[in-house]
Amino acid sequence: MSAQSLRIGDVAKAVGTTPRTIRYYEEIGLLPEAPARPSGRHRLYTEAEVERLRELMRLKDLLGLSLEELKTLLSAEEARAEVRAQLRREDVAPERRRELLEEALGHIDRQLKLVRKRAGELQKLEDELSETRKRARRKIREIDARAEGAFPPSPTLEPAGGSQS
Amino acid sequence: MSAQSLRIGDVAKAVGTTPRTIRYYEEIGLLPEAPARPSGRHRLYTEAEVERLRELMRLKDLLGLSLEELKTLLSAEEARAEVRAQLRREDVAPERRRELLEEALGHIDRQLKLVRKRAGELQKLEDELSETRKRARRKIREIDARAEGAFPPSPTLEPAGGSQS
DNA sequence: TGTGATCCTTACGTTCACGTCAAGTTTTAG
DNA sequence: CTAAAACTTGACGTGAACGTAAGGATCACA
Repeated sequence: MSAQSLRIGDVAKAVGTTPRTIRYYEEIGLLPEAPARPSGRHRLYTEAEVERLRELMRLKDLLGLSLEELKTLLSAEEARAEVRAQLRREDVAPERRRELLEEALGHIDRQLKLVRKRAGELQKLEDELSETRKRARRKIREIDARAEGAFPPSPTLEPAGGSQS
Repeated sequence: MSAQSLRIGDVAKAVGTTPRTIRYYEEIGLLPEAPARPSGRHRLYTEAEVERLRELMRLKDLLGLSLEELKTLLSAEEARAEVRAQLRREDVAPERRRELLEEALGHIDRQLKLVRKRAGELQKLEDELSETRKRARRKIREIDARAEGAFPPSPTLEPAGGSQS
């Protein structure tokens, strides 16, 4: 019972969104509705659910997925949650444990594939930009060289390879 | 005069979008309206403009920018186009050339910064997923080991590090 | 036991990024 | 020269992802 019973406002603040958004995600089936909540009562969340929501929004943002795509990608992930729950119990037959783990592995692999594809595309973009940058810098140096001190080389802009704050 | 006079439909097909989208981008000022087009006449594009549009959509997609953000990011880039045009002419004073190049460098750096930030976030996500994956695989192996041939180890799913088609 | 803060549901409103339709014009192919 | 294909502007429509407001219930705390 580390951090039980967070309310929707707390959760929203924690992940940087609004209660409305969280309700909406529940509404479209992206988040599970806590099953034991008599309509009208407040929603209560655990820290684990906050984590899940964070992860979800991260995937959405970084992979540029629509909520529908996200739902598809994670529909399996519900199972993963159940997997984790079952795995925490010790009384599961190792055969079954193995099955669950393999399934989880499948889901992770699906996500990894998407992430790597994106990362690759971004890498390519970065390479091309770097290349363009190099060419620009080379041309500047050429001009400076040709102008042999006619005007001061005015200390070049800070290189782009600097610290990424 | 390599590939002059592409029509909006050709351009759309070339970059994988629709004429409407291109007109819309022009409408909101993301694409420049060809200045010498008497209203009513067909829009004509060059291969360079196709390239620019491709790049634009790529940035939008990979960086997850809104069209408004994209516009801000590229507002400067219009200048870059002019830079390239001017640089193609030889009769520009080297002093001016230098200025233009430095400006271009600034724009490139701004984009690079964004790209690198994103790439970093994606990298982190990938690392975490890989780590989770490792843990899952380790657990599976543990089970298999403990079960000393009770049931066949059923050849594990293909590793995620495979070819990225 | 109140009471202010937060939450509930319902429902309509909004913004972005286009889609779609209409009526007319321009280009291109024959 | 003509017909079909593609384009033009203008305007309204649409789906996704929420925002916002109303009227009322619930919760944490004194």
